[in-house]
Parts: sequence; structure tokens; C-alpha cells
Amino acid sequence: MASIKQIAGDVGVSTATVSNALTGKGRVSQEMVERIRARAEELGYRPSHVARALKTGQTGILGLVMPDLTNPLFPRIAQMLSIAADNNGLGILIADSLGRPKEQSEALRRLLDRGVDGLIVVPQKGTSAEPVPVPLAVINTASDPQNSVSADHAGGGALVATHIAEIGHRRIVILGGDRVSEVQRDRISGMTQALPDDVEADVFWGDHGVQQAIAAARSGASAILTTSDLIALRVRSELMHQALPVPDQVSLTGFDDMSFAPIMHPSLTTVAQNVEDIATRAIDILSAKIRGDTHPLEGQTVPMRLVIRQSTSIAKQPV
Amino acid sequence: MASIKQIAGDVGVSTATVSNALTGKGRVSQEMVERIRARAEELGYRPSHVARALKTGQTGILGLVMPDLTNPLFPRIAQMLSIAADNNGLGILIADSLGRPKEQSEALRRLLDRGVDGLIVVPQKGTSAEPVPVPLAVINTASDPQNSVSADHAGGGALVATHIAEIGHRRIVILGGDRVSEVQRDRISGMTQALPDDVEADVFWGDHGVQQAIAAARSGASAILTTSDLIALRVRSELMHQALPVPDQVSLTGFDDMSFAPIMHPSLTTVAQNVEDIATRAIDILSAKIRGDTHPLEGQTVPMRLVIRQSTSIAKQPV
DNA sequence: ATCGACTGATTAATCGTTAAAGCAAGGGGG
DNA sequence: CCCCCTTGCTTTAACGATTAATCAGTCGAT
Repeated sequence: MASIKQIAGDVGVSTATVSNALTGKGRVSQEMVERIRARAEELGYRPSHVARALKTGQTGILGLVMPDLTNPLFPRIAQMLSIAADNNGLGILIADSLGRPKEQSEALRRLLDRGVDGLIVVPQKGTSAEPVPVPLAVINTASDPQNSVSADHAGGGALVATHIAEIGHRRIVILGGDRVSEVQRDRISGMTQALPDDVEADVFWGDHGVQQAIAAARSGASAILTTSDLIALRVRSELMHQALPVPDQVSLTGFDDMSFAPIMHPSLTTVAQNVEDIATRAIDILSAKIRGDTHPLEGQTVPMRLVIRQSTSIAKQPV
Repeated sequence: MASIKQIAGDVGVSTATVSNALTGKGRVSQEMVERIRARAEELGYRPSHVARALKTGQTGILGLVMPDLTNPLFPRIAQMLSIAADNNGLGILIADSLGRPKEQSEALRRLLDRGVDGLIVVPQKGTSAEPVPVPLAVINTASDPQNSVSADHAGGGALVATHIAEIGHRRIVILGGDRVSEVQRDRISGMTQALPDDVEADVFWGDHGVQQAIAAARSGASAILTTSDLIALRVRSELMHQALPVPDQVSLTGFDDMSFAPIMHPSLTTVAQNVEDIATRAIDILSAKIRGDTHPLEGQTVPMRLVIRQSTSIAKQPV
């Protein structure tokens, strides 16, 4: 491996000059800069991040903590974060906590031991990030006071609720998966607040809620709005068992536009996050904090997008 | 941050002794080891991975390259790799190539620049890993000569094909997504080789193949074996359109046991990978190589598991 | 001629750790 | 009693970069 010393020897200058020439920091003549650059190129010189990190105290690495790796958005988030980080010359080290809060501190400590310059945390349902000695960016939802940037889950809920109301549904069911998830709570409160007064909505939760939702559908509710595509898929199965056709009898919506949403039958109306935008902003916020900007614009919210497919249709007129 | 120097000063010995005491390498008296340990504990000393990396040339970080991040197995693989890596005191740096082969070398170079000790590559369909100056572990499929460890895709194909034959199907369709994927080719060749002679099987590929499969089903084929749950889901949709009930008229199988397989309707018979086992072995192989073991056991194959659900049933007797 | 400012480079220290070599004291064998 | 080996620790150098301090010239102004 070619080092700065190697180049210095070849060109006949000191290592300090080489360092200055390559980083453009000190005072070096234009001619010398070019000679050094040329030699560095020839040798295929790559600066040692490790040595630089030791001297400067900055590793250029961010830690990513996603306690809930089963979160189906993980690949996209990780991908987008990794791209955004690359653009800022940063790397991303992942950590897993197996979903256990106790392991989560372990994971954090491991990342900190490795000297990460900052952390990106997507909190587990119902937990909040513990204090850390490095800059932190939290991706959760607007109602989390620690939130740095996230999708506008409430706005997304409003979008889908408004859509359902506009196409004539007057008695609907809202179905959440887990009460403890702030994201899901925000989605639901977005829905309920956006509904006109003349729409009657029941809110159910969890496994039991699925049954309640089906019962409601059998007794006349014409739409079921869920907080996740996975829940919607389960409801779809149950409805089929009960010979309640979607969307003819019951309209159905999900959340997150997962891989199967466009290809299930009927294809699922859902709400998509702009993961790329969120990731980019998270990295921007974190880099700003690392650079010393103590109060970058935080608590941002990125609009969601309604994706209308075949699982929703105009409400049947009551007979 | 407490350093080794700090401890050395406090205890009244040289830094070398502290280093030796803490790593258990040199010759240090038992008593001294304990005094040093105690002081280190008090100070909350954490060794600097960076400094150690500079000195030893080993960062303790592995690079993970998954060119196809849309691969729905990614989260599980990443999770399991991260856990397995942790157990060996290693970290995992992720890189993304946006699916573009050109970006892939870029991603590789970035990881190498950061000084990773080894690379784990899950190759993109139809590409093979380029030579790298560090130990490499490839997770692909048995027929890839570079493969270090992978699921036994052919064996998985055999499992599902045998199952279908055993429950009486005599005319079936095998449906692949992308000819270029070695994994899918192996799955299919596993299927065809396991089928008894009296079973008639057509192999179709891609979007067009879906139509051909439906046509075959309409003209009497009683089972469709796909190479992916996503494909199975699409086929399920088409069959429904054509009023061909699953499994009464047509049995259907997928691959990979994705999140939606158990909750779609009917729930999908599929073949699951033991991702944890694969990840653990990949890390083991890589650590062995890094430790200097030039030829650890490579080319391993991990059995797949048939998950029988409701989308397959005994073949109707021909009328 | 002299002083000061500026330019382009050098020197030397440092980040935290490891590793090889060295050194003093104690103990056993001949 | 001398020699050598072992034990326990220290000294020194190094990994590859950055950075503050310094220094030798050059040039313009006074």
C-alpha cells in the first residue's frame, strides 16, 4: 500500500507537503501540487481512513440502529441511507438488537466503541432512543419529540381517509396492528381527523380487531382502512373466506406500498413513503450536526403519496 | 476518553504493560493484571479500535455487498450476518450499488478504502464477483464456482417437486422469473430432476411465461411450481381472474417463505431458507480466511425446508 | 540597506495502540 | 560461585496521517 511517506520520498518533499497538497489545506505551489497528484495517481495512492481517523478523531462512519429489522421497509431505508451517506463520504455500520431492548444498548455500545461519528436510529415501537455521546438522527414519526425526520404518517392517514370519504363511504372501520406503535397511532389519528362528520368510523386494534372489522363489514361497513399492507392482506383473506368481495362489497386500504401490494388480488390501494427523501434528509441533518451545526432543521416531515389501485371503489348505494 | 496511557500513569507502569495486561499477550504478573483491570474498569476504558486498526492493519470490519437490495431476503440476511459478525467481534459496513454493475465496483472500492478485512458478496443475478485483495465469501448457489455457502436451492426444488408428485399431480408447469438468475435455474433443475418419469412438466420463464402457465392450467395442468413467492402471488391473481380456484383446480407453490406467504389466501406452500445458518457459516468462513486459514470448508450448502400450506392439495382425478 | 510581510516548504509532535528488543532481579543447575 | 534461564517490566519504534510551529528565501516599501 502506497503511503504519503512513499510519495514524499519519490517526489522529494516532506510528508507534510504531500498531505497539504492532497487535501488542499496548507500552502503549496501549484506546480508542486500537480507533481504530487501525479505521483499519487501513479502509485494508486488511497489515503488511510484509519490513520486519518486516529489523528482527527473522526471515523467518517455512521451507525444505523434498526431495532425492528423485520420492518419490511428496512432494505429500502438501508439502501437509501447508504447512498446518501456515500454522497457525503460517509460509511454505514449496521447493528442489530434482535428486537430486544436490552440488546439495543449493547448494539449502541458496540457502534460507539467503533467510534462512529453519529447515529441514525429508527426506534422500536414504543421505545425511545437513549442518550448518546454523539450526534443523533431519529426517524420515527412527527409525534415523537426526538423525531428528526419522518414520513408524514398523519398526513398519509388523512389522504387515504379523504379518498374513502370522497368515493362515498359513510360507515368504515379503521384497523391498527399494534397500539404501542407511535407510527400507527399517528396514521390513525390522521385518518380520524380528516374524516367528514357524516362518516361513522370505528377503530379496532390487533388480532381481535381483525375479527371485529370483519363483523362490522358483514353488518354494513363498506370500507376497512388498515395501518399496514400486511394487515390488509390478512383482512383480505378473511373477507374472502366470508364471501365479502373486495372492492365490490368492502373497500380495503393498506400502508407502505410493500412489494406485494401491486400484485395481490385485487391490487391494493395504499400510501407510499418517500424513503429516498427521508434518508437523504436524515443524513443531511446528521452531517450538519457532526460538522458542528448545533441546531439544523429537525422535526421535518415528508409528504406521503396515495397510491390508488383496485381494492377501493365507489361505495354501493345502501339498498 | 480514557486511554491506555492514562491507565499506565495512574497505576504507575508503562503503556506496554497495560496493553499486555488487557490483551493477555505478554508477560505480566497476575497481581498487576488485576490492578490494571480494576483501574480500566473504573475509568470506563474502551480500547480504540481505530488505533488498534492502524497498528495491526486489521479493522475488524467486514463489507457487505448486496447488489440486489430489492431482494426481499435482504433484511433477514443482513440481520443474521450482523448478529453472527458481532459474535466474532466484527462489524458490518454496508454498500449499495443501486443494482448497476458499474456502481458495484465503486461500492467495492469504497469498502476497500475503508480497510475492511473481508467482503461478503451476494452477487447480482448473472454477475460474478470481481477479484478483490481481501478474503471473500460469496452467498449465491451451488452451481456458482465462487460460492462459499448458500441454501441448497436444487434440493429445495426437489423437495417441492417431490411433494407435488406424491400428492398425485401428473401434468405440471414450472415457472421461473428470470433466466439469468443462477439461483432460479438451480431451483428449476432441482425440480425437474426430482420429478418421476410419469410426470409431464413444462418450463416457462418471465412475464410471458405467466400467460403460458395460465393457459396450461386451463388446458389441464394441475400444478404450477414457481421459483419465487412473488411470482406465485402474481400467478394467484391471474388464476383468480380466470376462475381457476387454488388449490381445488390448480396447486401453487412459491419459494423463500416471504412475509406474506402465510397470510395470503390461500396461504402459500413454499420452501424456506435457513438464513441464520447460512449467515453464520458465511461469517465463519470469512473469519477463518482472515485468520489465515487459506482453505476453509467452502461450497457448503444448507438444506431448505418445505413449508406445506393451503395452496397445494391432492390432484383431482382426471374426469 | 533594512525591515516586514508573504510564500513555500520543513520539523516535530501527536493520535492510541502494539510489538520487538532490552534489561534488572531472582532462582536453579552445574 | 558463576552462568544462564525465566519472569516482569520498560524502552523504543512504528502504523499513516494531520497540524502547529518554524524557517529560509523573495519581494516591496521605506
